[in-house]
Amino acid sequence: MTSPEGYDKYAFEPFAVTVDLAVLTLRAGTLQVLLVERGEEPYAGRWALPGGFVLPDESAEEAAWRELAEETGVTDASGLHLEQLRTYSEPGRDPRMRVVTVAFAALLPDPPVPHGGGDAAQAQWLRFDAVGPLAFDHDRILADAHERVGAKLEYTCLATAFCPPEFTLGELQQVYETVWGTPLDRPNFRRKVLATPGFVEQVPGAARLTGGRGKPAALYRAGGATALHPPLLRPTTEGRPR
Amino acid sequence: MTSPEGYDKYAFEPFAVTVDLAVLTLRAGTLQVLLVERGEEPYAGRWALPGGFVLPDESAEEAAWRELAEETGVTDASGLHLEQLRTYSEPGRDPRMRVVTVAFAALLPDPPVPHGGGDAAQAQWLRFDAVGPLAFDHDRILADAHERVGAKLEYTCLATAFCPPEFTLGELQQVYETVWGTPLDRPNFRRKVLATPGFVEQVPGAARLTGGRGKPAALYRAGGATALHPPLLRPTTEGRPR
DNA sequence: CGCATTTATAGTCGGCATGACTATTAGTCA
DNA sequence: TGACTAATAGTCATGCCGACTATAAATGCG
Repeated sequence: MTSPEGYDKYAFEPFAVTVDLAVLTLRAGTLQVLLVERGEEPYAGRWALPGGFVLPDESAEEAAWRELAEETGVTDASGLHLEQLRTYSEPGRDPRMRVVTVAFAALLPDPPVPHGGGDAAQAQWLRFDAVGPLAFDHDRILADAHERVGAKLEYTCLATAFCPPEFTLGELQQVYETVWGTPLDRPNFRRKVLATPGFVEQVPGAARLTGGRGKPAALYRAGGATALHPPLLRPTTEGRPR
Repeated sequence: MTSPEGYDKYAFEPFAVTVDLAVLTLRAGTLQVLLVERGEEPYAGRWALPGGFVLPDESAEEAAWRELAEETGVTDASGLHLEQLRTYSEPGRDPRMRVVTVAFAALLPDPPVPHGGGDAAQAQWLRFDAVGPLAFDHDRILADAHERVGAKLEYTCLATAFCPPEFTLGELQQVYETVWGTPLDRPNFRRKVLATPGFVEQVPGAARLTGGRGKPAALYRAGGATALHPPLLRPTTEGRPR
């Protein structure tokens, strides 16, 4: 029996509320996820998404930022992207007790040191496509995060969240190609990005020379825009699912 | 202090977990919301989104379906759309205690009777654009639901969830116009919808005559498709926000 | 009965975004 | 110096989309 108004202290079951983080980055041209190895049952020895309890005086968002800082060691939040994914609440998802988790997806530019403090459970970057079965329902959460990020690349400027402050258009294109798993035509990608006002702005007179072969590329910064109109759709493999 | 693994029974604060529903429908050409009037403090006399506690043995989704049935009186879930919006967890959002709510957006075709059982707190349909300040953070939840639905109309076939099993293209267009608050060009809308395979399929030899003036319109059913490619974008009021 | 009104449906036309492709430039490496 | 590599420039045809005109099929009023 639920009472729509006027809470009775004994009318509800208390739940544990946690946050779980799907932290993604691009390393060496591959999509990678930050994972921790579980030391105890259940799922001992399995990889799991980093996460933890929401404390009494913080929101889920605050808990997520805190956990993100703890696990990655990043100190300043600037340039990071963190967004709520959805909440997972199936009664049996944790065999020990009733745990409701608010999942987040986070995007980091490059590897910001594989780990943070002197914690026992080391967080590690693993290749996204090589993660075995994860603990709990974390496979599902991770898949949802990947799907969400891929979709948001289409109609937002989110891709720059994977890039360092200054980047080349080739690097930006790699973000799309790596997340979507599809090669893109370089001139067309370039044309589209530059034609979208506020997506990127060129750094005057700078070029990346970093040991690369070929013509040095111009450097760009993220512009002020957040949305892409019209969107940059994935190559249509016919009527796409979802 | 949070322990990433091995839960300590006293390491976390228990939360109350609820669901809140933003139930939308189209009545008389306007967007309407299902609301309940609060009888007790806090926010006594104010309108609030229907909702309730998540029970010990159910997921948030199951709780949302249960509440939806309780408040609207609908018996069969077919044709209804219910999707998780996001979770609201700010510590102060309920002055009485720590309540984390998982918000859902639901879409109904037409009015399925304003109410259900013989409950005291009657749920009522109110015009979306005429809702005053709601209780708690429900204004924010409702705004988020509206934004989400508007966005999903662009790239999914969600609009049919507002329509009865058989509908005319004019009615479908009204869904878009009402949710977006923008008039659309009728021939162009028609062309786009019919050109999208699986969006709608014509009911053979049926036409709606219902007291209307003008040429009777052909009837359509929702097709099998769920996604729209390419999307049906809102009229671009210049670089649109979010 | 006829004509204005209303709504659905059909079709046209130009612009622009996009996919596919070619060409040129500017570097590195052997 | 010359292959190789990658960035950038430009071309061209297709197709989608916004704006618009035209026709068809019903109602209702005089």
